Amino acid sequence: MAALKYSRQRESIKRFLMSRYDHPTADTIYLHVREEFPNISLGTVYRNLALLTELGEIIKITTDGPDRFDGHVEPHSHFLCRKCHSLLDVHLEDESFIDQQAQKNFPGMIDGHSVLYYGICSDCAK
Amino acid sequence: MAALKYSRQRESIKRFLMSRYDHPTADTIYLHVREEFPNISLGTVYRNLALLTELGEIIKITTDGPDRFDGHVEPHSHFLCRKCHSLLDVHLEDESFIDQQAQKNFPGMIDGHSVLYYGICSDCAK
DNA sequence: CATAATAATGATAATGGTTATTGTTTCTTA
DNA sequence: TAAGAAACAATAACCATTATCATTATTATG
Repeated sequence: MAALKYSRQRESIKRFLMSRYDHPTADTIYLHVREEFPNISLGTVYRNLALLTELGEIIKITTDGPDRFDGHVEPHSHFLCRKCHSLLDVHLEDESFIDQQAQKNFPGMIDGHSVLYYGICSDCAK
Repeated sequence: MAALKYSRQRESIKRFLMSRYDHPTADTIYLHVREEFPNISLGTVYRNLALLTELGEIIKITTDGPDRFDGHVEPHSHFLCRKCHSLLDVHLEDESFIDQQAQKNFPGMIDGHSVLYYGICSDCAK
């Protein structure tokens, strides 16, 4: 049943995401990986992004507009600049604290969260 | 320039959202409002949802799948059940605390956030 | 090593949610 | 009550994403 096979394209996508901290879209990833694999198709990029997300090797960030991807899976949050729309990392001292606080007033079982902060990034604030 | 004009359709959309706590999609809203306005078009629903969101009278919640809408704008968070995909309200004791914590380690200016919790709702846990 | 089995690919069509366009209708105000 | 403008219904267009399918690459096996 669906034994995973190695693919150079997938490897390349993963490597690219690990090298980046700007949370590129599928299209940006496509344009980059195409330098190494000129014939790669956008469908292959999407397919592998979905697969890697399912495997927990990358994170998919859903916002307004196209999804963005993060090759760094340690728990952290994100910030979206209202001006330049860049998506930046935010590191909280204790990510699990958020879940604990919410759990106090919520009857279901909370096992995770995703936070998106909004504001003006330091570059745009200048 | 763009003086806002009253519309019964918009009124009805707003009224419906205020009466609900289940964060319906544009399509669900469309199906409901159609009972009152059988000729309303889906485009009108989208147009008014965008307008109301811009005015701050409702909140747009972007997740995987179609956007969902909330007629209650007091600060609160949301919970998405991994099983039944219902979207529920979560009320934190202090919503602004999250911003303050993040601001400690972030150089830009944070002026808001949206949190989406994940887990199993109390109904599905049974 | 050769070959069979099957997962992954590239090319492309299809989908689904959302936005834009256009001609008509409904509000507003003067 | 008539002119001007915003909102409408109908529908086409758009864009991100997913599905299809014939071919190629990777892995398992004899």
